[in-house]
Amino acid sequence: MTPSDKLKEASPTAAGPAAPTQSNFIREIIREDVKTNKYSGRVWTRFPPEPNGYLHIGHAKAICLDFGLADEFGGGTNLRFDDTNPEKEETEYVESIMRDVRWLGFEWENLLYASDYFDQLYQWAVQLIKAGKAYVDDLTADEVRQYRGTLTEPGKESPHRNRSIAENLDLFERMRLGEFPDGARCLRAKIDMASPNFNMRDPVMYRILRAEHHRTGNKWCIYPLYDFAHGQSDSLEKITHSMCTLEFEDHRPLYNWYIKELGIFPSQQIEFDRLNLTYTLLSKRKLLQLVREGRVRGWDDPRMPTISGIRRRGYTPEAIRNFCNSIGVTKTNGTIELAMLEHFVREDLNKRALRVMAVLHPLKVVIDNYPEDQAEEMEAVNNPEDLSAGTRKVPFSRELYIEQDDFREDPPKGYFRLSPGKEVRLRYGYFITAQRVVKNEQGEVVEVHCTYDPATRGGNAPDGRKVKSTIHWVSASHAVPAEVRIYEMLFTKPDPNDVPEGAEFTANLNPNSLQTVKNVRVEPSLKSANAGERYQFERLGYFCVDPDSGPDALVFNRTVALKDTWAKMEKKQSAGSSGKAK
RNA sequence: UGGGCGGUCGACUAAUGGUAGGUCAAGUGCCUUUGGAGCACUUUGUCUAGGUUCGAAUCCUAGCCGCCCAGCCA
Repeated sequence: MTPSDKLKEASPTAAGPAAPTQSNFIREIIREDVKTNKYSGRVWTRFPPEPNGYLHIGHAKAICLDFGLADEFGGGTNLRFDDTNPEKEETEYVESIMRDVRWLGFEWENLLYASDYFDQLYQWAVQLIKAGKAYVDDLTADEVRQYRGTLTEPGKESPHRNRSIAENLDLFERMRLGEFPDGARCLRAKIDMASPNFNMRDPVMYRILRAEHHRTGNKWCIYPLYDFAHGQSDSLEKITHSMCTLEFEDHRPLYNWYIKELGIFPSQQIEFDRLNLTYTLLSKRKLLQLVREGRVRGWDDPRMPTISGIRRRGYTPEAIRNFCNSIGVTKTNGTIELAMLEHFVREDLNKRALRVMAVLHPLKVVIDNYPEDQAEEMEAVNNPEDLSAGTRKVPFSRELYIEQDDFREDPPKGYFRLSPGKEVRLRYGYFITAQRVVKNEQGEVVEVHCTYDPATRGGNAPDGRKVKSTIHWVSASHAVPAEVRIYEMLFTKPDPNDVPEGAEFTANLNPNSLQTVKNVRVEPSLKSANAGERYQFERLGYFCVDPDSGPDALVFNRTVALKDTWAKMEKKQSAGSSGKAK
């Protein structure tokens, strides 16, 4: 159980109407199959994760495809765990996978496991032996590799390839009974050692492995390999369109071979491109490494591209689905810019997140002409994009906090916010003008004294005068303390695998990917915010309440920042000036 | 090197022999009680060379470039 599991209840689940989706080659294949009545109109897919890790955004793409397409054609989708390698698989993973698929808004028709088919698969292996299409090989794994040949040379046939059917039957039975040590023998399909496709050079069907399986325990000491399990599992479930990623293209001839030799339901495999994202790693092995080495706090660390990490970060299922549906499905291997993903969270959160005011880096503002013991309730709009979200009261008083960034003693060109002598609007508050500053011994501004115009209550000047900037604030005495966790990209390079010879991808880890801001002040309406709730902190970004949060210690994660035009301008200016200096 | 699969604006993706379009990004302007959001506009593209055709991103040929495959992993 990870902390983010608490988020379950807070998360919307309904998939709702699908976002506009553009067509793709797989949809066209299905359309054609339905038209030609290839499977009597049946469209059934499966999502087949191996329970050896947590699902990530790349899986989300596959999930949206598998479930989305089946649903579109009135079919269904099975969730099937591809659990043929007991050494890596765990129940913890199957549970997290089910939770994540549901959170994304999908429900499977059948919950299945490849291990459900171990008996059937064994019988099919026997059937192939009897047909002279499979044999028990005594070669060691090393020898098998040597016999397999190379890219340019054909393989050699194993000396055991032509054993009698009776001997193969006996040996295979004894493999199952545990008479031989792990790896001593294996069952191989008799296909073609000279095939240019390695998968057809007598692929291994079964191996001897004494490992406890998370579901079948110690019942078996032989396990089928992926190729001898996947297609048959599809076939058993009458999967019509079995989508998988491009690296399995070379496996398709074998997938079809087993189906043909066994004479079973002809599921068809269709390959599409795996998702790649800039600044993001989508390899289970490497994500596992990050977790094991403590580079992140766990699978659900908000910096992780896992579904549980993204969820904890504050992304919505809708945003992820919209993203997946709009990136397209092709056979080209490309890399999508992270900005694309971020666009979809902003788009979704902009519509639904309630606005609140929070000051991440407080700077005290004293309004000298505001009565000392006075406090007022200012009315604030909860969501300008959705007026039905109503309004709330925000306390205002003589001493406030504003963002340190919102005051400059020496404002650069184009800076519209507060500076000496300048007037700005406090959002939903008053116009204020900075009069003088108080500095500490280091010469840093620690307090800004201002005057306010009582006639501008609510933020409008009766004389019609305009201010160039509106800044957010909280009342010093009413504000609630909080901690905010700011996340930056986990890696410093668009391609995290781009490392010098000999270095590991961890060399590209961004040391500043997590920044904890302790002294945050948020408006009092947030006092009892619950884990998983999402807000927009006005002018800053979208934030959600982390499961670490409690009644006495609010903790927020920044999901994504708002677009910051000023920051961009400033960055460009400084880049320009430093460029000239050279 | 054998085999498989691909190459369309900076990124992703449409156009299925007939106007190269959309989204993101970038830029400009408008608007604004979020320098947010929104709106409008703009820039940039068919890997190369030949060929077929009235017409080619699409078909053909030859190159070039990229990804995947030599686990008893999936």
